[in-house]
Amino acid sequence: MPANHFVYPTQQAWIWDTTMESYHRHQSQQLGEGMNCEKEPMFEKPLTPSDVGKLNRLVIPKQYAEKYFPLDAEAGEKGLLLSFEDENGKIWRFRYSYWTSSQSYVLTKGWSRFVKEKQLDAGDVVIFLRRRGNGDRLFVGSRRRGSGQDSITAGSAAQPPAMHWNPAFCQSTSLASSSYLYLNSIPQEEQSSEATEAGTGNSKKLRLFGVNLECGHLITGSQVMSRKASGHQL
Amino acid sequence: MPANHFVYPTQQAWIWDTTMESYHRHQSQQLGEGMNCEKEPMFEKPLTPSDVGKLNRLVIPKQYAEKYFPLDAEAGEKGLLLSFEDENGKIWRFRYSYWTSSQSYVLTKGWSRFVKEKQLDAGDVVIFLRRRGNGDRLFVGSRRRGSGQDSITAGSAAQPPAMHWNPAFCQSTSLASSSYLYLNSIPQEEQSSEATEAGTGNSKKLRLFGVNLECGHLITGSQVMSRKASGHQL
DNA sequence: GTATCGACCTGATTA
DNA sequence: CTAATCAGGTCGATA
Repeated sequence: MPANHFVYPTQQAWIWDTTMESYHRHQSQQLGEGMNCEKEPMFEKPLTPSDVGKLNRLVIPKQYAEKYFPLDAEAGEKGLLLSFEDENGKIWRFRYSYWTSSQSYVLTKGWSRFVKEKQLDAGDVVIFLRRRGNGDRLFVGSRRRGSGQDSITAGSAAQPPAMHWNPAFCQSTSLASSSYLYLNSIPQEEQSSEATEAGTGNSKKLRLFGVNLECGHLITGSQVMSRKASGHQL
Repeated sequence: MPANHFVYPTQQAWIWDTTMESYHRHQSQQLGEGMNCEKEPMFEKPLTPSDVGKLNRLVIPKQYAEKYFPLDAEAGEKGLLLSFEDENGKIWRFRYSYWTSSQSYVLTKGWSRFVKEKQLDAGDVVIFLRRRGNGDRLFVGSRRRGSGQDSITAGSAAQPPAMHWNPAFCQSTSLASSSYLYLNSIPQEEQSSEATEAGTGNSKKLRLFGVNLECGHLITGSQVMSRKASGHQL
């Protein structure tokens, strides 16, 4: 990977390339390490046509999924609701789950809205970051293909709303007062009202970002019922 | 339909045309009715391009589906796993279900592998048979288009692995000791192992080939729950 | 009717 | 070679 050296415009509205490399460099240079702004890049993914298409899902490469968003076996059934902040402090809630049939981790619900609002296209790159601290927070951003170290430099111009990171985002702790990491169980909207005691003792433990969490009732009783020993282990 | 008279080669390796007519004739002539070899043809279908294409499914004409593979309303949601033996005793498991959107009965999972292995093309004919007895068994075969009573005589030759039935298949009771009819619920591969008591009362009844069967846990509780009144009735 | 979502599936590619 | 991955699909339910 070639280091990509950007000259940042000396304006208030900074435009970042959001490569992990430049991110780190920028963070160190402009803000220092001690400013309560340690968003750690977790991973990036160049979006495939399917990721931005009608399938309304983002496949998260397994290596990253299992490293950063581990689902324990129990939570795996219905997934989790993960909340991410974007560069404006807006919260994006994505359902995150594992598809056993394809052995893949996906963001489903909410993802298509993100693609639409950010006007993401195939080849653009999403980046996921976290800030460790009292209650971890998750962040999501994107950059246009061709920006940063991408291979394709894309002759097409004029794609306004792609992701721009600016330093203010890095201090959004105050900005987004209600934007703390939300890590919830999937709301049980489509689940049985009889679910109440079918899955007794069904509250789940999840370790995410080094934090142990309780997730209530992620699995319906009957789904729990019929799992085979062949289920994947995380 | 013109009766198609075949002269069988007087060799050990019989080549059958698998038309129902010749099947019956052959069975009676060569083996008699009492040889524990009463495979009854149920139906045939000339394969459409879609049946052998990327859709990975076989549409079963409704009249045959409802006659031979009735799905009760409950089983309709997830379908069934039907197992068929081919002429070699190999078991082919196909998911069988009803698609409300197209109002059609289909074999889905497993079908594409069958098409591939048998190298079936559009115009080739699949034939489904059953043997009644202690535990019904299902059989599947195929023949090339142009063989038997087919309309298209197909100028193209040289398609080796198409289906050939030979009399040995008819006595495969011993041959395929492990090849009894498997009539299972869809394996719940992706589901939980803690299955034990959560989904009580979830076993399903299915009448198939005049045999009433219990199919455990075809439907998860939440699926049952969300079934709409619009489900098809059989 | 349309869009989204959840679950399931498969083939091509690759480790 | 086999096994794992994942891009690109399906249907059906829901909103």
